Amino acid sequence: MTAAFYCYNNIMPELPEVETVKRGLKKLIIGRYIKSVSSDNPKSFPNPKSDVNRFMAKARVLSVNRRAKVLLIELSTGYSLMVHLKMTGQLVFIEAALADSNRWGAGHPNSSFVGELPDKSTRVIVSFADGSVLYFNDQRKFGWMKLMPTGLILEDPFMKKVGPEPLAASFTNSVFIARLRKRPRTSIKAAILDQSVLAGVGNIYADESLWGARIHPASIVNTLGDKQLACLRKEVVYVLNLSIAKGGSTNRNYVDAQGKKGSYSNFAKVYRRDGQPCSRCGTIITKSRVAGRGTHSCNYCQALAG
DNA sequence: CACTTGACCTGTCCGC
DNA sequence: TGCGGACAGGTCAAGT
Repeated sequence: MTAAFYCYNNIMPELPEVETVKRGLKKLIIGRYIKSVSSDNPKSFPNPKSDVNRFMAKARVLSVNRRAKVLLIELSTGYSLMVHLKMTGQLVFIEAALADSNRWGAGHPNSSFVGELPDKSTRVIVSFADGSVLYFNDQRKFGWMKLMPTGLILEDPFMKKVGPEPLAASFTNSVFIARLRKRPRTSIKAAILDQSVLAGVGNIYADESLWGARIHPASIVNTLGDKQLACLRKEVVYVLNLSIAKGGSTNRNYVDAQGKKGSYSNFAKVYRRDGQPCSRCGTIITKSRVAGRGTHSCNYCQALAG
């Protein structure tokens, strides 16, 4: 056992961050037996205690998967734990050896968490039979986890409507373009943030991929040609893969507990770079509001279409 | 239907 | 120093 614990502290979990959490959890919790679960916030974990007792306590973890930004932790009881981190959700896994002295964080290469758990943001505590613990921390309480029969996951309203996985081979130009063409009069940024158009893109990678494709975020979809949209598809795939390769924008390299500086800032081209020169043309990057979100763009090389 | 806006939360930051 | 307001952003309900 090399790592005693891992903290996946996502500032803004989008597809690459959730994928990173999934890969980490796969190594850490598959095969472990759950002993007990505690939660004091019904919004964070709405299932009644009877569900927990029947379908989670004493269950073994079979697999960890991801669909869109949702984590799917399959249990041996025929139920799965669905987890959505929303904006501030974190999953912190602590090995048994450290679960006694619950102070950790400083100095560990995989850690961005410095402090003690549980803390005031702890919403759910999953204790394993071997003494290890998984904490679900979520400052803003937007995130949730819930137990659901594994066979009924696809009946979940969100799972029913969510669009294709952008990193799947089946996510072709024609699939992407056909879905965008159903949203002709909205901005391209609103369209790619829409989870029913495609899964997993959030505010960061929307801005980044639009910069890559030289498309202004406020461009109306029906003013964009197929060639531009095909280019955007390529850029979406590129930035998502790049981010996954870097471990997401999880703050592996944080030095301060507030953690404003994740490794993502090293490769972002526009996100939170307002006031800085565009790396392509030198024009100062600006911040505006598109689709109700803070939006970063270079208004020279991302010309507004239409 | 297509599309937009506000609500859900808490913590931080900025201007006065 | 305190205080109000803007902001952060994923998703959904309610609105045009």
